[in-house]
Amino acid sequence: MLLFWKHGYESTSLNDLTTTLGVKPSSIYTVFGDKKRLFLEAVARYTSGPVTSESIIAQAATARDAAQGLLEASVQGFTGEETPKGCLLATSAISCSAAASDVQQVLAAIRIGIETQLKEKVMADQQAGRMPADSDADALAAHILAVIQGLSTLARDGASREKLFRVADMALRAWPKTYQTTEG
Amino acid sequence: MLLFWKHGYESTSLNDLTTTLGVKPSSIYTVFGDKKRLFLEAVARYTSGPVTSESIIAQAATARDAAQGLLEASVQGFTGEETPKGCLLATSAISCSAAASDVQQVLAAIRIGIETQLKEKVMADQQAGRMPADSDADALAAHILAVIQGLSTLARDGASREKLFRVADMALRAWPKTYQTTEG
DNA sequence: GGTATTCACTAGTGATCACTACAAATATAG
DNA sequence: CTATATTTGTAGTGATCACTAGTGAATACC
Repeated sequence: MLLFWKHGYESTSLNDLTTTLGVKPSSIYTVFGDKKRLFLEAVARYTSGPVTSESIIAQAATARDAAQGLLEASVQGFTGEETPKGCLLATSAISCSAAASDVQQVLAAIRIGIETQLKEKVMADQQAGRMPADSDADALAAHILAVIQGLSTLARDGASREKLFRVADMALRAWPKTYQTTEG
Repeated sequence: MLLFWKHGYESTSLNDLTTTLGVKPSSIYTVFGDKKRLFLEAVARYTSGPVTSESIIAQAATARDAAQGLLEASVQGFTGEETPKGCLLATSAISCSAAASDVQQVLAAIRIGIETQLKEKVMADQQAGRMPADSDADALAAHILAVIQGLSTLARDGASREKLFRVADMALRAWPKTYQTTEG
């Protein structure tokens, strides 16, 4: 997973994987079938940690809290000391050959799924009167996702964790006023 | 350039280039030397259009106008009908093998250069009294650049130009109040 | 203990990678 | 028109790509 995270799907060769894992190619193929399934397994492990995007959004009291939680978790995850900089979902299959377009689409679907969940959280807040009804839920969610993708690149380019936190804080300033209601 | 834009640096093979250009490998190597220099030439052409990031920032009256100009030009450029979706600088060398780390650093330097120019534009506005002196110039510039990187991914994932414009508008809401002064 | 199954390794598959020696073709110079 | 220089196509370089057939050892089962 760390190799795919660092170098991406296509630029991680079987030779890299076998030497790092200390196994021979045949072992990988008897267990995973092919490189694509191994990568998807790595993606599954990446997206299934103790805290996931889904859990952050689900457990947040408001859409704003969800956005803030996603941003802060991203900053933490993208600037870990023992992991590659940036986001595996944002970097590992952005530009690849036509042969890997299906892998590309899998990651795109994950990204769009998170964006949709956040958008629905915003719409729920709007219907509950916690957010202005005229705010653009679609753009709000997409902006947060865009910033997260951008944070990944900033982290790759060497930005510090502290700087990324300030960028995340800046992004949240675009968020409309949120009203707390006593009942959902 | 379009091939590198679409598939990235490493995933664009010499065979792709020769068949598309209608020339033989030897021609490319006598003119450009190697694949890396050809790619850097493509990057140079990409960044040297009629309107560049530098010209947008330089010609903007305020830092806010510069940020808005960069965002809108990005949306236009990332969703062209006759060009690949997204940004060549943001996509073509995000994840690559260790052999291409120097190419990666060249693009990172370009991104950081734009960010620095925008940051200096903000600081100039602050010194001229057009922006609050306590606003975080570093985070403001980095946020805009992050959104631009994110717009590239959103465009790749199929978002419409109209949606990206709304995201860009959303990002600008994080910008502090700007005061117009009669003299710089 | 004998048999069957799984296991990982050795060794190599054809395909493709970036790249190049060499010769034919073309353009330029005198 | 001849001679030189430049460019282009032909054909192929070793290296690496993802991937696999077949062997030998270890384990599981009865």
